[in-house]
Amino acid sequence: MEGALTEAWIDRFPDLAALPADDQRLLTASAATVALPAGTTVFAPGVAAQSFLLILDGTVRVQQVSPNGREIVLYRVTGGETCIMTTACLLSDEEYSAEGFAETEVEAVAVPKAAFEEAIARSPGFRRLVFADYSHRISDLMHVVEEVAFERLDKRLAQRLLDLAAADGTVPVTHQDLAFELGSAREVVGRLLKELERRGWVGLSRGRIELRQPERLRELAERA
Amino acid sequence: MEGALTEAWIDRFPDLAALPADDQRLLTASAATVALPAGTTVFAPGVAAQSFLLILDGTVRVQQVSPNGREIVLYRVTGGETCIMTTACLLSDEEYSAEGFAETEVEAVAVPKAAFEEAIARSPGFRRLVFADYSHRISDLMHVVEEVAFERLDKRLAQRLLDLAAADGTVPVTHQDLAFELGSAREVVGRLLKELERRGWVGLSRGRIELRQPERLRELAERA
DNA sequence: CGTATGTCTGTGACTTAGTCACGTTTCCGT
DNA sequence: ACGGAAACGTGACTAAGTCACAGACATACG
Repeated sequence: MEGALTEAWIDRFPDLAALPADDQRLLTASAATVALPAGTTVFAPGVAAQSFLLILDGTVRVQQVSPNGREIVLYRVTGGETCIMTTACLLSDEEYSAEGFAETEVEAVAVPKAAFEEAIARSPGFRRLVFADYSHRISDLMHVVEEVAFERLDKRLAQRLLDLAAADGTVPVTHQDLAFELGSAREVVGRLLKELERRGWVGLSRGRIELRQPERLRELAERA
Repeated sequence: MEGALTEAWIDRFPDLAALPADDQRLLTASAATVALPAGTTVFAPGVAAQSFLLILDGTVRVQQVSPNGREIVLYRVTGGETCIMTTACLLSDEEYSAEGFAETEVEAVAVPKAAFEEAIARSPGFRRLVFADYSHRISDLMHVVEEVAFERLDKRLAQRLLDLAAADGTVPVTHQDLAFELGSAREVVGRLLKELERRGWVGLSRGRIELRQPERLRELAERA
C-alpha cells in the first residue's frame, strides 16, 4: 500500500518523478501527507517551521501584515509548488513578517528537516526544484514591488478582478478583501469599483462583483 | 602562491573557511577573482549570468527599473555576501527585471556553474551559505514591499538619509538619487527635503545634504 | 414577525503623494 | 566669460490614503 501512496504524490512533481528510485525513496520514507482545513494559518511570524512543505492541492495565500492593520497579498502557492517560507525558516533562522493562510483545504507533504537536507545533498533534481521555487518567489516579490511602487491602482484592481474571477465571471470578495489584495484601503477600492460600475464594466452587490465587460477590464489592466 | 591567494578570499566567508580542506579546494580550484570598476552593470535583464558570484569588497546595488523611467533600490550586496540574482539565473532560467550596478569598485570571486553545483552537492556549509543568502534577500524584498505599501514617504526618506550618510554626517546624493532609492519622484523628494530644511534638520546644497539634527531624523524614521 | 447585531458599503472633508510643464540656479569645460 | 548640462524650484492638477461617520443588508433569535 505504501508504494502506491508514494507514487501518488511524487508523480505530481515532474522533477521528483524523474529522480532515481533511491532518491524518491529517501523523500517518501519519512514524508507524511497532511491535510489542512481551509482557514488554517500555515505559518506566521514567530512560529518556526518544523518541516519542508510540498503542496499537493489547494492554495496557500502568503501575505504581509502591517502593524497598522493593513495587509497585502504577496503571492499564492498552489499544487506542485513548495512553500519557501517554511523552507527558509528551516534552513536559516530568518525571521519573517509574512503569514501563510490556507485559502482552500490544503493537502501537502511534509518532509522532516533531516530527510530534506539529505535529499538536497544527494539529488540534483531535488535541488533544482527547491532553487527554482526560491527563484520563482523572488520573481513574484519583485513583481509586487514594481506594481505597488509604479502602477496605478485602477490598473492593478482590474488585473486582480480578472485573476480572482470564477468561471462564471463573478468575484466573491468584499471591497475590504480587494483592498488587502492590493495593499490599499477599502474606501479607495470602493470608489474605484463604483467608477467601474458607472461605466458598466462591473456589477456590484454585497460581497460579490460581477464582471460585465471583462475585455474593458483587460484593456485597463494591460495599458501602459 | 595559489594557496595564499586562496586563503585570502575564502577566509572572508566564515561559513566557507570552516569547511573541510577538500571542499575549500573544490571552490578555489576553479574560481577566479575579478575586479569590476565602479559603475559596471553586474547583471541586467536579458543577460544570463555565467557564474556564481561571491562579493569580496565593494557594494552592488540591485534595483528595479520601470518602463516609465522610475526606479527603486531593492537592496545592496556587500562584502561577504553572494549575489543571488546571478545564482538564480544560473540555477533556474528565471528572467528578472532587476539590474545590478557596482556602486563602488567591486572585487568578487566567480565560481563556474559546474564547480558551484558540485559544491552545493558536497558541502553542507556551502549550502547553508547559499540558502541563507536567498532567505536574506527574500526578507529584504518583503521589507521593501512593506515600506512602499504602508510607510509614509517622509519617514522612509529620513531613514534613507541616515542609512546613506557618510561618517561626517553628509550625504552626497541628488534629489533624483533619493527619489530612485525610494521609488518616488524628484519633485516630491525635493519638497520633503525643503520641509526638513525649514525645520533645521538638514542643510541642502547642490548634490549634497548635510544632516544637522540626525536625532530628529531618527525619531521621524522610527515613529509608528 | 420584529428587532438586534455585525458586516459591508457609501460619503465628504482633508492630507499625502505623484504628474506635468515649466522656470531658475549652479557647475564645469573650453 | 559663456554655453550647455545637470540640479533644483514651483504651481496647478490628479491619484491615493485617512478619518469619522452614516446607511444598508443579512442573519440569528426572541
